[in-house]
Amino acid sequence: MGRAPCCDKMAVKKGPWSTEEDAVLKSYIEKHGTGNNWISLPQRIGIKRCGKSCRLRWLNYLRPNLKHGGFTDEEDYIICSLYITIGSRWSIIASQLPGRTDNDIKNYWNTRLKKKLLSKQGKAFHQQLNVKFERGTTSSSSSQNQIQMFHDENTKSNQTLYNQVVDPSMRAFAMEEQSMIKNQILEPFSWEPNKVLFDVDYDAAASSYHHHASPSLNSMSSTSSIGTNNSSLQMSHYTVNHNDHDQPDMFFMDGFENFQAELFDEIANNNTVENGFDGTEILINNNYLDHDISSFIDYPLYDNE
DNA sequence: AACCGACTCAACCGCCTGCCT
DNA sequence: TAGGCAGGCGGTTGAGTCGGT
Repeated sequence: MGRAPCCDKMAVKKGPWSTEEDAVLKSYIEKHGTGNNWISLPQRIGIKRCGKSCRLRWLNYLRPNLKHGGFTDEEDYIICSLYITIGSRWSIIASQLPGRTDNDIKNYWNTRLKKKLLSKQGKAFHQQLNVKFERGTTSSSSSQNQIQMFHDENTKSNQTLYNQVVDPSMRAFAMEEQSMIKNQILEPFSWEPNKVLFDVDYDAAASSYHHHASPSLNSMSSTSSIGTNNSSLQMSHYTVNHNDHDQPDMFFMDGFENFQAELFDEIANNNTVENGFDGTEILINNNYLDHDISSFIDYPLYDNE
C-alpha cells in the first residue's frame, strides 16, 4: 500500500549545491525532463540529493529564463498590489512575474520591499503606490484618517458595494449582479496599461479559504502570461468563496488589511488593528501617533535626497 | 586587520492536498 | 475507504557577505 519513501534522509547530501551537481541536474532535465517523478530523479542521475531538493534547485535556480535580483519598479508594484490583495501567496504572485520564482519574491519582499515601503527612499515608492491606488479602497475611522493609505473619494461607494456582496443577508444577488458588483470593487486594483485585473472564480476558493483562513487564488494558468514573450500582464483570476454560506467573503479586504496591519506593526509594535471594510474599525494604539504616520504617508512623489 | 552586527538568499522544514495503491 | 507518498507551498534557518567601527 502506498509508495516507497522518497529518499533515505540519512544518505542524502544537504547544503549548497556544487557546480558539478548543478551541471548534472541541468543537463539531465534538459535532455530527458523530470519524468514526472522528482523523487526517483536523483537515483537516475546519480547524485545524492533528495528529490525535493532537486526540484527546488531546478525551479529556483537552474531552469531557463530565470531572473535574479534587479527587480524593477513595475515588478515592485505588481508584488505590492498582489500582496495587498491576496497576502503571502508567493507562488501566485510569482506566476504573474515571468522569470521570477516564489522564493525570490518571498525573499525580496521580506528583506527589501517591505522595508522599502517603510524606509526613506521607500516614501517615494509608496507615494507611487498611492497614486496608482488612488482609486483604491479601505476602511477608515475618524481616529486613523492620517494613516489611511489608500483613501479616496470612491471609498464609500465601494464599501457599499462590498457590503452588498459580503453581507450574508444580501446573498440573494444573482450571479450576474454579483459579478458586476465584484468587478466594480476589484476594478480599482487594475491599472493601465498592464491590466492586472482580478476576476472572481467563486468555486475554487472554498477549501482554500477554510484551510488558510486567508485570501485564496486558484490556478491562473489559463490566462496568465507565464512563459509568454509578452511582457504585459493579462487578466488574473481571483477566487472568492461564494458557495460556502458559513464563511463571509472577507478575503479580499483581509489581504488588504493584513498588509496595513503588518506595515503598521513594523512601525509601532503596540498598535492594535481591527479590520473591517464592512463597518468595523481599525483601532490604533495612541503610541502609534508618536511616529507621525502622516509624514510617512504624505511624502513627495520622488525623494531627491 | 579584526571584530561584530546587519543583511541577503539559497536551502531546508513541515504542513497540506491530491493521487495512488 | 483508508493509508501513505509525491508534489507543492509558505515559513524559517543559517552560511556567506557586506559595511561600519
